Amino acid sequence: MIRVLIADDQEMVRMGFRMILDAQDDIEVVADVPDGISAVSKARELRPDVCLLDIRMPGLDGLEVTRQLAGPEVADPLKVVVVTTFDLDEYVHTALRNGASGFLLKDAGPALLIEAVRAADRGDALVSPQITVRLLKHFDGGTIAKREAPAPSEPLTAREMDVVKAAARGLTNTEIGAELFLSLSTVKTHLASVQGKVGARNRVEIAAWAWRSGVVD
Amino acid sequence: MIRVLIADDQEMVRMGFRMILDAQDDIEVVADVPDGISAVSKARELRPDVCLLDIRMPGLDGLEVTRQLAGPEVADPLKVVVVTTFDLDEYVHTALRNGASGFLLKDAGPALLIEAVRAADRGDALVSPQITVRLLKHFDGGTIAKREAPAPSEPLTAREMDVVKAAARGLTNTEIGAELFLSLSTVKTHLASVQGKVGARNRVEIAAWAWRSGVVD
DNA sequence: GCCGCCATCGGCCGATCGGCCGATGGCGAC
DNA sequence: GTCGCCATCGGCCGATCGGCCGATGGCGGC
Repeated sequence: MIRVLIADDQEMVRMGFRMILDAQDDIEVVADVPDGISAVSKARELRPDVCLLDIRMPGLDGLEVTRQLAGPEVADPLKVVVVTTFDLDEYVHTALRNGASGFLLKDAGPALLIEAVRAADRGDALVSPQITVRLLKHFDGGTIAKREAPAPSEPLTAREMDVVKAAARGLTNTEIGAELFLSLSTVKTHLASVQGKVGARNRVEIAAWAWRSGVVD
Repeated sequence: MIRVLIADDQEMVRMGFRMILDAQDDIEVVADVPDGISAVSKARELRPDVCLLDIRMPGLDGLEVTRQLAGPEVADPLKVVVVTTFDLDEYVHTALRNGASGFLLKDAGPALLIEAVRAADRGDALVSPQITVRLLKHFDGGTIAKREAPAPSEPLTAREMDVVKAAARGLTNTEIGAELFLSLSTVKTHLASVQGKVGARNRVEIAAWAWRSGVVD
């Protein structure tokens, strides 16, 4: 279940989002709030998997809420998808700089909303096509990543991902176990499996793979 | 009606795409072809609104077909969405430079496929979330969503840098020694010093620091 | 000349990792 | 129901790491 928090000052919008998302059997809306202050406090209290934030809100706006929940200096960032009516480059830039895992225009349609939530939960990022086309223009002449992280021979399981992320942060196996409520043996089993799949010789190479493939940042 | 051409060497994939897209009442698949040569000729003959191209195809591959149908030097470019199983940065880079209006991984699911076609038809671009998240990292010089590495309390010496770079690649202390013509003891001394300076608890944290601070990539 | 910093090397020891064997239970596919 | 995959856990052991002590020599500044 992907647990979602919705923040938007318009009640009709909140209701609409809730109906769309709750209709999915892998998504559960755990709260909806009408302003930025409540968004921050509710998010910290409930720690949802994904926060859906409008930009125009009384008090704190969605961009500032994003910074406080997902910004570069936040210890344990949440996943944030920013939603707005206004297609301004400035908004997009700020949102993404503040750690957003997605940027959607409200005219995007339900399918993209759902996919954006799922993508954010997976650690990916979905950006509205109207915006993407403009972002891509900036790439012309620019550099796209050359570092290639070789794909794993087999896909990692969800649990393996959890363990990898923790390991890449520098936690020891015992610490990972404590964080994920696993025994030392289980952590070692998962890491050994990942090691084989991504072709790493030790945990630093696992971390390097995680880094390059965007699993962690 | 959005008129779509499908090019993929696997018949099952073509059928799958056709079923998904034909089920939409605003989309119509006008042709499907199994190789790059036919893709180019059919596309020029039928002039579909959107072309869905696999990369791996006999004859011309999808990236070359993209260039011929949508490249910067083409007079009246068609809209192209590139679809592939393989998540390689090089593919993404080439496809987008060759004028693609979208890049999808085959594991993306029907919803994104449909939205990618609609977006391309509108002149927008949809990119798979897994890829978007990596694109964003390198956008704007990597300032977006990048977590800053705390500066070391004291600057690292040149030799320490050498050792850190090797360690971040996943080499063991013995291997680092062999590479830099140092004894095991010396490598350990340097790494211990770095560990103190950057506030790391183990070599993975040293590696993480190296990545975030741009010492290595 | 002396002092500080750097680079180089050594020994010792406990903690951690990595490789290898094994086992159980759940759960979905065929 | 059986098979396979996944998640969970255990033991054993050698390799490696990390922490702590030490040492020598070079080189530049005061």
